[in-house]
Amino acid sequence: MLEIELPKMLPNQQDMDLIDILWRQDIDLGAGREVFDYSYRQKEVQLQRQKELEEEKREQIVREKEKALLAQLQLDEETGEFVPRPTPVNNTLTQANTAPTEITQNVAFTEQDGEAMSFDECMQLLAETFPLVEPAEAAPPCLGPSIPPCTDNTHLMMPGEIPLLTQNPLLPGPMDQTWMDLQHCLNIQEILDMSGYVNPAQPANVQESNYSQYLPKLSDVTTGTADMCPPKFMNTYDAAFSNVNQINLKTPDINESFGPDEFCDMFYPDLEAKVSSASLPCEGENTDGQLDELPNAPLLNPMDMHSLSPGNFSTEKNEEMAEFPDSDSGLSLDASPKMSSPGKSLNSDGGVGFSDSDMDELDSGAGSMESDYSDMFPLLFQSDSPLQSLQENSGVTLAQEDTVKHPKTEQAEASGYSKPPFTKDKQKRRLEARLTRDEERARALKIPFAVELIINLPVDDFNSLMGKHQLNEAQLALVRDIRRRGKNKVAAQNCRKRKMENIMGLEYELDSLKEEKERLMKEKSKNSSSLRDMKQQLSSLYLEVFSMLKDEQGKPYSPSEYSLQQTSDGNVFLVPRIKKTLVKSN
DNA sequence: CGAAAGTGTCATGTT
DNA sequence: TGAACATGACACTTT
Repeated sequence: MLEIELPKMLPNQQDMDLIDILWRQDIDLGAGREVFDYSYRQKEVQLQRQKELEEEKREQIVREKEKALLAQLQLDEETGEFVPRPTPVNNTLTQANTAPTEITQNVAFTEQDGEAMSFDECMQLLAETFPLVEPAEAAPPCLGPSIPPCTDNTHLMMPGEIPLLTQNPLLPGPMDQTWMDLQHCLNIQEILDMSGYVNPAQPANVQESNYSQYLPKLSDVTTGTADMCPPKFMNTYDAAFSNVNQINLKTPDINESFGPDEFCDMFYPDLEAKVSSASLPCEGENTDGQLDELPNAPLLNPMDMHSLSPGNFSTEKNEEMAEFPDSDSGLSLDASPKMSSPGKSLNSDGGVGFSDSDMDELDSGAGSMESDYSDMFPLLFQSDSPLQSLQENSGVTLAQEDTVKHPKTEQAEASGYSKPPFTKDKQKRRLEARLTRDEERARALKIPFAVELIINLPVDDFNSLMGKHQLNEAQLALVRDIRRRGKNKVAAQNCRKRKMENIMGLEYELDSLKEEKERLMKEKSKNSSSLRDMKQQLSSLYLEVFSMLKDEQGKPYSPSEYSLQQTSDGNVFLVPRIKKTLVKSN
């Protein structure tokens, strides 16, 4: 909509200033400028604005970074070392569990190394070298870059590999500034190497980057891409692994001691067990080709990253839940045919050889296990037993053929049938108890069709289906009964539903009428009161006017002898009452 | 244990 | 005329 309306606007300087203000407010949220900028405007203007913005933010960001680092590092008064605070704000999956310990160890290692600059030196250098960076603490937690490495079985996500990526001097500029700064704080040489690749004027462009490119493919690492990971991901990544980088610089062969699986276990202690079915990139035979698919992989979706924590895989469960949606009533019309109910077979249909009591015996003979089985595989329970159903597969195949012929209805029902009813347990048990009587009857008479097929097939298809099979009279009668009962059951459900709807509609109408009545009564009372007042006023006015009338002698007229009457044309006459009565009597 | 509600089924009428 | 549908009535089950 914005895109439709904006072209009508003539963006003047004022509009652009407003957009800039809005953008500044949202830039820390990771919103790209493009979000607010319809036509991308002139790039010169954009760059100018960005530079101005950078200048404005420079000092503040440096302060924020200092705060972030101070929050991460705490001076140990006993040892004089900067030690990390216990578990920073990072709440993402892998980083929350693994990275903090890594950071802890590595920071301590770095500080002990003696080669590191002091913290003040680092901060000063940081402020001088990198004019614009995003606040570290403003970075939303994200582990996007930390997961994709798992996809490459050869070298991705190996502990030594991440540093190989990040320590690379050719690391592209748009990579998160915090990461850069931390590296610079810890390694002067790296600062010198990397500073040439930092383009402070590009932070907005980072939005366009595909963070999947940040996957530590060695080729990509060495070549470097201009656009890597969105800042919000990179920030977290950097904060978590910046120190890992340092220790791995000193132990570059550490990656050889870790297999990809080990590394996955390290980063996803519970993940593999819980989402193994989701083809977690950690497991197995991932290739670089698969790496290209990662941007589309759900687990690598930035949205999912926030919820990807060990022990919290609600996303996975939600998908399962989505596959078994509950229906409003639990007895939808389409699903209802799955329920067969007890009933008397129509012996009148030619007196075929089974009755309700016969059916009851048959019912008792049928195993409940088979009923459950038939619940799960409605098209495969036509035989007396699952084994037999496998042997007598003619009916099955025919049912399947019909399923193919009517994929819209039958397959939908079959799929719905395989879904466990998502209603209350008691209702489910109740349904299960009633579910299979007709089905068991059909199975007892070796009806080679599924009950729902019998019920829901169009009549032509149903007749053709009957014609295809040589059914005896009992079977035919049962099939007709099943069909009749099934349809009538649905009809009864519809009828009751309609009845309830009618009752509810009538109740609503009754309430409306009551309200209307109340309103009309109030209005009537109001009108009566008003009429009374008007009559009172009229009477007063009448007497006033009448008292003003005088006869020839100047005497007032008697109200009992005269009255004032008004004609249709508005004239008022004094009419003698006697005369009037005389006229009336005449 | 009985009342109320829910459900399946039958008979019958209507479409 | 038969199939599908609608609905009252009944029986049974569940609450």
